[in-house]
Amino acid sequence: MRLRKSFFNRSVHQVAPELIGATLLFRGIGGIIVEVEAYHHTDPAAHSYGGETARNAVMFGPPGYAYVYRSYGIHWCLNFVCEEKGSASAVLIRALEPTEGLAAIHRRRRTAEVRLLCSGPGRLTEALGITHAQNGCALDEAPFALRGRGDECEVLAGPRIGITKAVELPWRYALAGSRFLSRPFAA
DNA sequence: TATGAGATCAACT
DNA sequence: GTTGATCTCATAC
Repeated sequence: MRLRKSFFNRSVHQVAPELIGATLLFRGIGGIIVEVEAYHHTDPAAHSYGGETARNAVMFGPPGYAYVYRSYGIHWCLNFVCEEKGSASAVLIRALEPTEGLAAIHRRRRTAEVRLLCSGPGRLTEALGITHAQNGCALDEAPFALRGRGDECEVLAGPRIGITKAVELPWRYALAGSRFLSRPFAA
């Protein structure tokens, strides 16, 4: 089942867990989403908290688009914009289980460990070749492709990672038992 | 295994 | 000038 923009026109807290198990492809390269985090505009940890700026403008646009930003001056991080236009909510894609284009991924990442190829927001953007150039791209149009998950799968929820504000909110979602998470799940 | 520094940039104070 | 939704490598237990 191909995911369209309308899939994202709902609460981030509904969309985020449903993305677990979905397949993300960028120029035919990618895999199964195993870990995401939800960010809401009322959330102090969200970039959109405190209003629109030049960086987060895409988050304030319509849902179903990619928001890509530079993290720590080094990495790119990929988000999916959710909810109605102006709500400025997004889902951070934190980890994939690579299934397509393994050769290209290995070439970019220069890592032998399959488990480490896409297990982190910075790692997965490097693996797929996603950069600032994809900021504002539609997720249901080339070069992106999104396929919804087929079977039901067990999704865990827990605290988010790598943030200093609102750490306690359990808005991290992951595929139960996956070996490809950026960090193991306690619960 | 665990901790710590360095890389490097754009937003924001 | 400071800080971060991070990752890698080096050095120390």
